[in-house]
This record gives sequence, C-alpha cells and structure tokens, in this order.
Amino acid sequence: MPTPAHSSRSPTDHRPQTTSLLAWYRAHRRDLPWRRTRDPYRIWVSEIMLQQTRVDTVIPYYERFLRALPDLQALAAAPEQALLKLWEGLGYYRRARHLQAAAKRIVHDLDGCVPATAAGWRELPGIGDYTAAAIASIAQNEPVPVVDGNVLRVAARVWGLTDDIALPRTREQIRTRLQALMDNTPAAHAAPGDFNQALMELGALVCIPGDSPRCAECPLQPDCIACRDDRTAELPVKARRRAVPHYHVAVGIVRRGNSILVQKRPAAKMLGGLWEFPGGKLQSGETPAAALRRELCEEIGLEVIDAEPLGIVAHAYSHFRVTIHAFLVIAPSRFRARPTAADEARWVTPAALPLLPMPAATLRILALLEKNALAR
DNA sequence: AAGTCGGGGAC
DNA sequence: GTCCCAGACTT
Repeated sequence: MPTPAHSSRSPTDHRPQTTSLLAWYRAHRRDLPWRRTRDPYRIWVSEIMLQQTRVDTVIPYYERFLRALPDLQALAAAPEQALLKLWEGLGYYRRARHLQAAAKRIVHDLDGCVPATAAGWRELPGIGDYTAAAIASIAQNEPVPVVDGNVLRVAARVWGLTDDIALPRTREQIRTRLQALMDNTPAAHAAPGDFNQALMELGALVCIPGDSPRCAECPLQPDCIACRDDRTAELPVKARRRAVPHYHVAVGIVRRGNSILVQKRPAAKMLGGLWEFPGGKLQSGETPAAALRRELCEEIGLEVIDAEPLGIVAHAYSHFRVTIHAFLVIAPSRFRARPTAADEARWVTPAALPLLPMPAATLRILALLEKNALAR
C-alpha cells in the first residue's frame, strides 16, 4: 500500500516543516541592524520601535537613536525633549516615555541589570506579551514563542483557523500551539530567536496579507491548510474595523515680530510633550476662519484682526482623520499669550522651530510655511 | 471586549 | 478610500 510522504506524523506534528522553516530563514533573512547584535538593550529598543511600525520605517530611527543613546544609562539620563526629538515622526509617542521609564527603573531599582527572563521583561512599562517574548528569545535564548500580526496570519493559514485573530482567546490558542511546537522541535527549542524571527520574516516576505501570498516560495506550503484548500485569501479572519470620524481643524501660525507661537501638548494626552500651533476643531456649520478666531481667543487670549489662509493639510491618525486649515496671523507686539489648553506656550524664531519635537502634521504645516516664505 | 494611541506604505 | 504594520494600555 502506498503511503503518503508524511504519514508518520500526526496532523498536529509539524516538526519537519519547522526544520525547513529554520533553513528557509537562515537562507533568506534580511540583514537588519538589530540582527547584528545580541545586546538586550539594542534588541529592546528595536522591538519597541517595531510595535505597529514597519521595518523600513524603523531602520533610520533605530540607527540614529542608538548613536545618540548607545546604552541604558544614556537613555535613562536623556532629557525628555531630546528623547521625543529622536522619536519625532515615528508615532505612538508613549512608547518613548515608557522606554525611558523602564530604563530608569532598571538603572535605579535593578542595579543596572536588565531582566533575565520574559516574565521579568513583562513587568516593565511598554513591554507586553509580544515584546517580552521577543527580547527574551532573541537576546537571551529563552524558548518562548512570539505572537504578533505576522505570526497570527501565518498560523491562521497553516492551521486553517477560522476564529477571529483579534480575539484574545484565538491568540492564546495560537500561542499554546506554538509553545508546544517549539518544545517538541529540538532545532527550534535550541534557537528560539531564529524560530520566532523566521515566522515573522515569513509573514513579512512570503505569507503576506491580502489575496496573493507567495505560496510557491513558502517552506510551510506542503502542510498549509489554507494553501491546500485555496483559502489563503479568506484567512486570517479578522473583524472589520468601524469607519473613523473626519474632523476639520483650524490652526494659526501666530507671528509677533520675528517669532512664532508654539504650544506644548500635555504629557498624558495624545502627542504628549510635542509642540504644535494653537487652534482646534471646527464646530458644526462654522467656517475655518471663524473657528480660528474662536479657538485663538479661547486657547491663547488673542483677538484675531487679520488671518491670511496659508494652506490645507490632510492627515490620518489611527482613530480619526483631519483636514487642517492653516492661517497666518500677525499678533500685536504688546500681545502676551496665556495658554489655557497647553502645558506651555513659547515664542520661537523660525530657525529654532526645527529643534522642537513636533507631530508629523505640524511638520507638514511648517513645510507649507517655508514654501510660502520662499514664494515671497 | 472595545477604545486609545501615529504614521506611512501598498493596493 | 481600505488594510496593515515585530502592540501596549486603559476602562
């Protein structure tokens, strides 16, 4: 009687494909900066930056950050504004605050010694299940699996899982299966960092989102249920996210002499600690110019006499979108700003503006300003 | 379980 | 426009 090539395995025994996954990874892994070190500090910084952020985006930030703050002590001692400037444009700025808070805890409370296990890393701010497992497996060889967006997609397809991968229960099931796979495969157990990175790399390069993964190149293809049944386009199953609201905002670039007014956002709120121009949302039926007058009066106590439209910037945040109407406003020389919505207001010369950390949308308004100035 | 928290690339 | 990205945290 002819026997299938993999008849010696039970349906849940995926050791042979695990071995080919590791071989594929070692042949195809990208040469990324954080793959040239085992320094837990550097691996940690990379994993925080990589949260919800693409590899190509992170690379320049990672290299600049480590040049400026090459070790734990430097990070713990860095001024907040310098830290945020290094993070400017990367998004999710709370990551930077948590990173430094954790560094301070390690330096001051843990005698400068980083945690030795995933459970220890998990106690630190900004480090959840994924990041703790990633650091411990990659930098410290602890055999714990990571579950990120890539891994969820690969697992859902290979195992033909139709449960919503956004549900914690589904994620836990996948984590448990991966732990068993790692524990039962000597090659993976001995190189958990490679195993974890192999799954993520496969998700990034081969088992990509959408309806056209590159199954012909996949080392797991022989045992992939989604590929076998031609269901890669349907998997993974993920609940659709609801539509995001769209706001219109008016902001004023207020000049007084040769200075421009900027405000520092409260630390605990969105874009905390970053600097931006005063302004706010349009109310229902309100024109941008009317909103500008109202907001500048409310936020800094300025009666706007004349506002010249500078331009419009569209920007998408994670849970809403905005169209920003920017204006040039001249303030009288006697004007003194009294901020009501910000931690601090400051008058800055145009040359000094780039020294302050600002959100991406504000940087784009600034670019409008420079273009406008050149046209004059 | 759902909402908050950025920004950008791919389609 | 939509979806996704080496997620964490709060409520």
